Amino acid sequence: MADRLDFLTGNVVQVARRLLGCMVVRELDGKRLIGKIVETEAYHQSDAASHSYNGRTPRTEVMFGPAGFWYVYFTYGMHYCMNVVTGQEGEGSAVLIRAIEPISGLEYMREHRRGVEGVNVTNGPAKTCQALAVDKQYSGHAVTKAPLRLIAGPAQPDDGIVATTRIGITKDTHRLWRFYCKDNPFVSRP
DNA sequence: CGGCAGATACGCT
DNA sequence: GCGTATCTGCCGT
Repeated sequence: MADRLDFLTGNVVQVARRLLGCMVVRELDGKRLIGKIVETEAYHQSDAASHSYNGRTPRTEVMFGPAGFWYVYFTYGMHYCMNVVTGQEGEGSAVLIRAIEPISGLEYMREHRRGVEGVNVTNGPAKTCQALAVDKQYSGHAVTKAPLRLIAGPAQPDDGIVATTRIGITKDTHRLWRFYCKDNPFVSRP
């Protein structure tokens, strides 16, 4: 199964496309929460919008390590966002998971989200982390290991993927490095 | 339902 | 000190 995640060592933009349709599996208190990735963004050290742009720091160190680890950061004083580290060791690149579609354990995701309904449970990067109860402690953990795993899914056809500019950044805003599953209702912003 | 202000704490200069 | 890969609630239509 780990073989199927070999694509993570590739180019971050290609990996961001390939991650659409993959599953995040979160095990918690004997429960299993599963979400399908429906929206991603690519970040690379050559890109001024990336946390890795200014070089290695204690926080961003994991981005420069080998592919296949989670990079989770805290922002805006209250939110977490989760990324998958990609590329070669020494290269600061990662893909932000911006939204998932709940597949299993929706009722527990809703509890974590204080009872919000419908698409609002997971249609954003911080919402996704809150729904899956993911915080900074998972930064640096392997994506192949419980209780937070990534499972490869089928590659999406090119005509099912929409590419746009990234959200919430102020630098390198022209790059079309945001990807989402066309017509999926859990996408944060069409 | 669309736009905007406020929350809130961490990492880095 | 300051800016932040966001969300929520409150205001207006």
